[in-house]
Amino acid sequence: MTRRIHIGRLAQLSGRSVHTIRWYEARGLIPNVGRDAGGRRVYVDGHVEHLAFLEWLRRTGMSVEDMRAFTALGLQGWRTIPQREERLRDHRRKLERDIAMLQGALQLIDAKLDYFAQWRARKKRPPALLAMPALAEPREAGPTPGS
Amino acid sequence: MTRRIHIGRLAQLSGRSVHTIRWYEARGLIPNVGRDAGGRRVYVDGHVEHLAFLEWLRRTGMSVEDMRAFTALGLQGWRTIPQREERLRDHRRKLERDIAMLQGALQLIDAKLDYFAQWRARKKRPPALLAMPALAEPREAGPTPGS
DNA sequence: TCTTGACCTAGAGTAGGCTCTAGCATGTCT
DNA sequence: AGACATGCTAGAGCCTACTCTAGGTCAAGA
Repeated sequence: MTRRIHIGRLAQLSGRSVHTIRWYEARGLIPNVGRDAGGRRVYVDGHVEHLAFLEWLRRTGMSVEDMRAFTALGLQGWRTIPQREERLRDHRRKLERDIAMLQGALQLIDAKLDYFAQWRARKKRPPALLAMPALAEPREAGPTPGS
Repeated sequence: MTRRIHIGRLAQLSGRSVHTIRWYEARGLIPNVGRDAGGRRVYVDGHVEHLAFLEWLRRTGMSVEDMRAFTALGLQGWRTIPQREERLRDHRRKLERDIAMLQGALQLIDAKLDYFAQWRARKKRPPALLAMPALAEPREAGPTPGS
Protein backbone atom coordinates (compact mmCIF):
# COMPACT_ATOMS: atom_id res chain seq x y z
CA MET A 1 0.00 0.00 0.00
CA THR A 2 2.63 2.54 0.87
CA ARG A 3 3.02 3.50 -2.76
CA ARG A 4 5.93 5.75 -3.48
CA ILE A 5 4.28 8.85 -4.83
CA HIS A 6 6.25 11.47 -6.73
CA ILE A 7 5.39 15.15 -6.67
CA GLY A 8 3.56 15.23 -9.99
CA ARG A 9 1.28 12.43 -8.89
CA LEU A 10 0.67 14.08 -5.53
CA ALA A 11 -0.24 17.24 -7.40
CA GLN A 12 -2.90 15.31 -9.33
CA LEU A 13 -4.19 13.55 -6.26
CA SER A 14 -4.39 16.67 -4.14
CA GLY A 15 -5.50 19.12 -6.76
CA ARG A 16 -2.69 21.60 -6.13
CA SER A 17 0.20 22.43 -8.42
CA VAL A 18 3.67 20.98 -8.11
CA HIS A 19 4.92 24.49 -7.34
CA THR A 20 2.43 24.89 -4.56
CA ILE A 21 3.34 21.57 -2.99
CA ARG A 22 7.01 22.51 -2.87
CA TRP A 23 6.07 25.89 -1.49
CA TYR A 24 3.90 24.25 1.18
CA GLU A 25 6.81 22.07 2.15
CA ALA A 26 9.11 25.07 2.42
CA ARG A 27 6.49 26.66 4.70
CA GLY A 28 6.47 23.60 6.93
CA LEU A 29 3.06 22.32 5.91
CA ILE A 30 4.23 18.91 4.75
CA PRO A 31 6.04 16.69 7.26
CA ASN A 32 8.42 13.80 6.66
CA VAL A 33 9.03 14.12 2.97
CA GLY A 34 11.41 11.40 1.77
CA ARG A 35 13.82 11.51 -1.15
CA ASP A 36 14.79 8.82 -3.62
CA ALA A 37 18.30 8.06 -4.85
CA GLY A 38 18.07 10.85 -7.40
CA GLY A 39 17.04 13.44 -4.82
CA ARG A 40 13.38 13.50 -5.83
CA ARG A 41 10.69 13.87 -3.22
CA VAL A 42 8.83 10.72 -2.28
CA TYR A 43 5.40 10.83 -0.65
CA VAL A 44 3.10 8.18 0.77
CA ASP A 45 -0.68 7.90 1.13
CA GLY A 46 -0.58 9.71 4.44
CA HIS A 47 0.57 12.79 2.59
CA VAL A 48 -2.47 12.73 0.34
CA GLU A 49 -4.62 12.53 3.44
CA HIS A 50 -2.74 15.33 5.15
CA LEU A 51 -3.08 17.62 2.13
CA ALA A 52 -6.79 16.87 1.90
CA PHE A 53 -7.20 17.89 5.51
CA LEU A 54 -5.14 21.06 5.01
CA GLU A 55 -7.33 21.87 2.04
CA TRP A 56 -10.37 21.96 4.29
CA LEU A 57 -8.60 24.10 6.82
CA ARG A 58 -7.40 26.47 4.11
CA ARG A 59 -10.79 26.78 2.44
CA THR A 60 -12.34 27.59 5.74
CA GLY A 61 -9.91 30.42 6.29
CA MET A 62 -7.04 29.03 8.31
CA SER A 63 -3.79 30.84 7.58
CA VAL A 64 -0.70 29.09 6.30
CA GLU A 65 1.01 29.98 9.56
CA ASP A 66 -1.69 28.25 11.61
CA MET A 67 -1.59 25.22 9.38
CA ARG A 68 2.18 25.15 9.84
CA ALA A 69 1.83 25.25 13.61
CA PHE A 70 -0.75 22.46 13.52
CA THR A 71 1.48 20.34 11.30
CA ALA A 72 4.49 21.00 13.51
CA LEU A 73 2.56 19.72 16.53
CA GLY A 74 1.74 16.55 14.62
CA LEU A 75 5.43 16.01 14.05
CA GLN A 76 6.01 15.90 17.78
CA GLY A 77 3.80 12.88 18.33
CA TRP A 78 1.04 11.96 20.72
CA ARG A 79 2.19 14.31 23.45
CA THR A 80 0.79 17.26 21.48
CA ILE A 81 -2.67 15.82 21.00
CA PRO A 82 -4.21 18.17 23.58
CA GLN A 83 -2.75 21.20 21.82
CA ARG A 84 -3.95 19.96 18.46
CA GLU A 85 -7.42 19.37 19.86
CA GLU A 86 -7.45 22.88 21.23
CA ARG A 87 -6.45 24.41 17.92
CA LEU A 88 -9.12 22.45 16.12
CA ARG A 89 -11.70 23.53 18.63
CA ASP A 90 -10.63 27.15 18.16
CA HIS A 91 -11.01 26.79 14.44
CA ARG A 92 -14.36 25.11 14.95
CA ARG A 93 -15.59 28.10 16.94
CA LYS A 94 -14.44 30.44 14.20
CA LEU A 95 -16.39 28.41 11.66
CA GLU A 96 -19.50 28.69 13.78
CA ARG A 97 -19.09 32.45 13.94
CA ASP A 98 -18.53 32.52 10.17
CA ILE A 99 -21.67 30.50 9.55
CA ALA A 100 -23.68 32.86 11.74
CA MET A 101 -22.23 35.81 9.89
CA LEU A 102 -23.06 34.33 6.50
CA GLN A 103 -26.59 33.65 7.67
CA GLY A 104 -26.89 37.26 8.75
CA ALA A 105 -25.71 38.28 5.30
CA LEU A 106 -28.35 36.06 3.70
CA GLN A 107 -31.01 37.93 5.65
CA LEU A 108 -29.60 41.26 4.66
CA ILE A 109 -29.48 40.28 1.02
CA ASP A 110 -33.06 39.11 1.22
CA ALA A 111 -34.02 42.46 2.73
CA LYS A 112 -32.23 44.22 -0.09
CA LEU A 113 -33.95 42.03 -2.66
CA ASP A 114 -37.29 42.93 -1.07
CA TYR A 115 -36.30 46.54 -1.29
CA PHE A 116 -35.62 46.20 -5.00
CA ALA A 117 -38.88 44.31 -5.51
CA GLN A 118 -40.81 47.12 -3.84
CA TRP A 119 -38.96 49.69 -5.87
CA ARG A 120 -39.92 47.88 -9.04
CA ALA A 121 -43.53 47.47 -7.90
CA ARG A 122 -44.15 51.00 -6.69
CA LYS A 123 -41.90 52.55 -9.29
CA LYS A 124 -40.36 54.70 -6.63
CA ARG A 125 -37.47 54.17 -4.26
CA PRO A 126 -38.58 52.82 -0.86
CA PRO A 127 -37.25 54.35 2.39
CA ALA A 128 -33.68 53.43 3.35
CA LEU A 129 -32.82 49.90 4.39
CA LEU A 130 -30.78 50.86 7.42
CA ALA A 131 -34.01 51.49 9.30
CA MET A 132 -34.34 47.71 9.28
CA PRO A 133 -33.37 45.54 12.23
CA ALA A 134 -31.05 42.81 10.92
CA LEU A 135 -28.50 45.25 9.52
CA ALA A 136 -26.71 46.88 12.40
CA GLU A 137 -23.02 46.02 12.66
CA PRO A 138 -21.28 43.53 10.41
CA ARG A 139 -18.91 42.71 13.30
CA GLU A 140 -17.22 39.36 13.72
CA ALA A 141 -15.06 37.08 11.65
CA GLY A 142 -15.13 36.24 7.98
CA PRO A 143 -14.05 33.21 5.93
CA THR A 144 -11.43 33.26 3.19
CA PRO A 145 -11.04 33.41 -0.58
CA GLY A 146 -12.07 30.22 -2.26
CA SER A 147 -9.88 29.11 -5.14
CA MET B 1 -31.03 65.18 8.17
CA THR B 2 -28.66 65.33 5.23
CA ARG B 3 -25.76 66.17 7.50
CA ARG B 4 -22.61 67.10 5.70
CA ILE B 5 -20.16 64.43 6.78
CA HIS B 6 -16.42 64.82 6.30
CA ILE B 7 -14.12 61.91 5.64
CA GLY B 8 -12.83 61.57 9.20
CA ARG B 9 -16.36 61.29 10.51
CA LEU B 10 -17.32 58.77 7.83
CA ALA B 11 -14.28 56.75 8.85
CA GLN B 12 -15.58 56.64 12.42
CA LEU B 13 -19.11 55.83 11.37
CA SER B 14 -18.14 53.11 8.94
CA GLY B 15 -15.26 51.59 10.83
CA ARG B 16 -12.77 51.89 8.00
CA SER B 17 -9.74 54.16 7.81
CA VAL B 18 -9.67 57.49 6.02
CA HIS B 19 -7.09 55.98 3.67
CA THR B 20 -9.31 53.06 2.85
CA ILE B 21 -12.29 55.28 2.12
CA ARG B 22 -10.30 57.34 -0.37
CA TRP B 23 -8.98 54.13 -1.88
CA TYR B 24 -12.53 52.75 -2.17
CA GLU B 25 -13.59 55.91 -3.93
CA ALA B 26 -10.69 55.63 -6.36
CA ARG B 27 -11.83 52.06 -7.04
CA GLY B 28 -15.34 53.22 -7.81
CA LEU B 29 -16.97 51.85 -4.67
CA ILE B 30 -18.34 55.16 -3.47
CA PRO B 31 -20.70 57.07 -5.75
CA ASN B 32 -21.57 60.74 -5.83
CA VAL B 33 -19.00 62.14 -3.48
CA GLY B 34 -19.39 65.91 -3.13
CA ARG B 35 -16.73 68.50 -2.37
CA ASP B 36 -16.91 71.64 -0.24
CA ALA B 37 -15.43 75.01 -1.14
CA GLY B 38 -12.04 73.91 0.13
CA GLY B 39 -12.00 70.77 -2.00
CA ARG B 40 -12.76 68.43 0.89
CA ARG B 41 -15.00 65.41 0.33
CA VAL B 42 -18.54 65.74 1.64
CA TYR B 43 -20.68 62.69 2.37
CA VAL B 44 -24.30 62.22 3.40
CA ASP B 45 -26.12 59.54 5.42
CA GLY B 46 -26.67 57.47 2.32
CA HIS B 47 -22.93 56.96 2.12
CA VAL B 48 -22.83 55.50 5.62
CA GLU B 49 -25.55 53.10 4.57
CA HIS B 50 -23.79 52.21 1.36
CA LEU B 51 -20.52 51.49 3.16
CA ALA B 52 -22.32 49.34 5.71
CA PHE B 53 -23.81 47.30 2.91
CA LEU B 54 -20.45 46.98 1.14
CA GLU B 55 -18.97 45.81 4.41
CA TRP B 56 -21.33 42.87 4.47
CA LEU B 57 -20.57 42.03 0.87
CA ARG B 58 -16.85 42.28 1.51
CA ARG B 59 -16.91 40.16 4.65
CA THR B 60 -18.80 37.52 2.81
CA GLY B 61 -16.15 37.34 0.14
CA MET B 62 -17.24 39.66 -2.64
CA SER B 63 -14.28 41.12 -4.51
CA VAL B 64 -13.66 44.84 -4.82
CA GLU B 65 -14.23 44.49 -8.54
CA ASP B 66 -17.69 42.98 -8.02
CA MET B 67 -18.57 45.63 -5.47
CA ARG B 68 -17.50 48.26 -7.99
CA ALA B 69 -19.72 46.75 -10.66
CA PHE B 70 -22.66 46.66 -8.26
CA THR B 71 -22.09 50.25 -7.24
CA ALA B 72 -21.76 51.32 -10.86
CA LEU B 73 -25.15 49.79 -11.65
CA GLY B 74 -26.66 51.76 -8.78
CA LEU B 75 -25.34 54.92 -10.34
CA GLN B 76 -27.36 54.25 -13.47
CA GLY B 77 -30.70 54.35 -11.70
CA TRP B 78 -33.80 52.17 -11.62
CA ARG B 79 -33.20 50.71 -15.05
CA THR B 80 -30.45 48.49 -13.64
CA ILE B 81 -32.51 47.03 -10.83
CA PRO B 82 -32.87 43.67 -12.58
CA GLN B 83 -29.10 43.37 -13.00
CA ARG B 84 -28.53 44.34 -9.40
CA GLU B 85 -31.05 41.76 -8.26
CA GLU B 86 -29.30 39.15 -10.34
CA ARG B 87 -25.92 39.96 -8.88
CA LEU B 88 -27.30 39.79 -5.37
CA ARG B 89 -28.93 36.48 -6.11
CA ASP B 90 -25.63 35.18 -7.46
CA HIS B 91 -23.90 36.27 -4.31
CA ARG B 92 -26.65 34.73 -2.24
CA ARG B 93 -26.11 31.39 -3.95
CA LYS B 94 -22.40 31.62 -3.25
CA LEU B 95 -23.14 32.23 0.43
CA GLU B 96 -25.32 29.16 0.54
CA ARG B 97 -22.54 27.10 -0.95
CA ASP B 98 -20.11 28.60 1.54
CA ILE B 99 -22.38 27.77 4.45
CA ALA B 100 -22.70 24.19 3.22
CA MET B 101 -18.94 23.98 2.89
CA LEU B 102 -18.37 25.33 6.39
CA GLN B 103 -20.85 22.83 7.74
CA GLY B 104 -18.97 20.04 5.99
CA ALA B 105 -15.81 21.33 7.61
CA LEU B 106 -17.47 21.27 11.02
CA GLN B 107 -18.25 17.60 10.52
CA LEU B 108 -14.73 16.86 9.42
CA ILE B 109 -13.28 18.64 12.40
CA ASP B 110 -15.60 16.70 14.67
CA ALA B 111 -14.42 13.48 13.04
CA LYS B 112 -10.83 14.55 13.59
CA LEU B 113 -11.56 15.40 17.21
CA ASP B 114 -13.08 11.94 17.64
CA TYR B 115 -9.97 10.51 16.12
CA PHE B 116 -7.82 12.32 18.66
CA ALA B 117 -10.11 11.27 21.49
CA GLN B 118 -9.75 7.63 20.46
CA TRP B 119 -6.02 8.00 20.13
CA ARG B 120 -5.85 9.36 23.64
CA ALA B 121 -8.14 6.64 24.98
CA ARG B 122 -6.52 3.65 23.30
CA LYS B 123 -3.06 5.10 23.49
CA LYS B 124 -2.46 4.12 19.92
CA ARG B 125 -3.15 5.84 16.64
CA PRO B 126 -6.53 4.86 15.13
CA PRO B 127 -6.81 3.92 11.44
CA ALA B 128 -6.72 6.79 8.95
CA LEU B 129 -9.54 9.27 8.76
CA LEU B 130 -9.85 9.27 5.00
CA ALA B 131 -11.66 5.95 5.23
CA MET B 132 -14.52 8.01 6.63
CA PRO B 133 -17.45 9.14 4.50
CA ALA B 134 -17.88 12.89 5.05
CA LEU B 135 -14.37 13.73 3.87
CA ALA B 136 -14.16 13.17 0.14
CA GLU B 137 -13.53 16.30 -1.91
CA PRO B 138 -13.31 19.77 -0.45
CA ARG B 139 -14.69 21.12 -3.72
CA GLU B 140 -16.69 24.33 -4.02
CA ALA B 141 -16.30 27.90 -2.97
CA GLY B 142 -14.90 29.48 0.16
CA PRO B 143 -15.52 32.73 2.05
CA THR B 144 -12.90 35.42 2.56
CA PRO B 145 -10.46 36.80 5.11
CA GLY B 146 -12.19 38.54 7.98
CA SER B 147 -10.49 41.66 9.21
C1' DT C 1 -1.40 86.23 13.12
C1' DC C 2 0.13 81.78 14.38
C1' DT C 3 -0.62 77.11 15.29
C1' DT C 4 -2.91 72.88 15.07
C1' DG C 5 -5.66 69.46 13.13
C1' DA C 6 -8.21 67.66 9.40
C1' DC C 7 -7.82 67.25 4.39
C1' DC C 8 -5.75 66.81 -0.19
C1' DT C 9 -3.00 64.12 -4.16
C1' DA C 10 0.27 60.94 -5.95
C1' DG C 11 2.54 57.23 -5.31
C1' DA C 12 5.26 53.76 -2.65
C1' DG C 13 5.16 49.83 0.50
C1' DT C 14 3.14 45.63 2.80
C1' DA C 15 1.20 40.93 3.74
C1' DG C 16 -0.61 36.72 2.37
C1' DG C 17 -0.64 33.14 -0.75
C1' DC C 18 0.66 31.55 -4.33
C1' DT C 19 2.83 31.14 -9.39
C1' DC C 20 6.39 31.14 -12.56
C1' DT C 21 11.28 31.40 -14.55
C1' DA C 22 15.98 29.98 -15.23
C1' DG C 23 19.28 26.75 -15.40
C1' DC C 24 20.44 22.23 -14.36
C1' DA C 25 19.97 16.94 -13.08
C1' DT C 26 17.80 12.56 -13.59
C1' DG C 27 15.08 8.73 -15.60
C1' DT C 28 12.66 6.31 -19.18
C1' DC C 29 11.58 5.04 -23.77
C1' DT C 30 13.10 3.76 -28.33
C1' DA D 1 22.83 6.98 -27.31
C1' DG D 2 19.46 10.65 -27.89
C1' DA D 3 15.11 12.78 -26.90
C1' DC D 4 11.72 14.17 -23.80
C1' DA D 5 9.36 14.10 -19.45
C1' DT D 6 9.81 14.96 -14.80
C1' DG D 7 12.26 16.64 -10.97
C1' DC D 8 15.44 20.00 -8.33
C1' DT D 9 16.87 24.76 -6.24
C1' DA D 10 16.90 29.63 -5.79
C1' DG D 11 14.70 33.37 -6.42
C1' DA D 12 11.70 36.73 -8.93
C1' DG D 13 6.98 38.14 -9.95
C1' DC D 14 1.97 38.65 -9.32
C1' DC D 15 -2.62 39.69 -7.39
C1' DT D 16 -5.68 41.50 -3.92
C1' DA D 17 -6.70 44.65 -0.67
C1' DC D 18 -5.19 47.58 1.77
C1' DT D 19 -1.86 50.93 4.50
C1' DC D 20 1.28 54.47 4.83
C1' DT D 21 4.47 58.46 3.39
C1' DA D 22 5.64 62.88 1.55
C1' DG D 23 4.67 67.27 0.73
C1' DG D 24 1.25 70.60 0.55
C1' DT D 25 -3.65 73.25 1.50
C1' DC D 26 -7.34 75.07 4.42
C1' DA D 27 -10.00 76.58 8.43
C1' DA D 28 -10.95 77.57 13.08
C1' DG D 29 -9.34 78.66 17.78
C1' DA D 30 -5.90 81.27 21.07
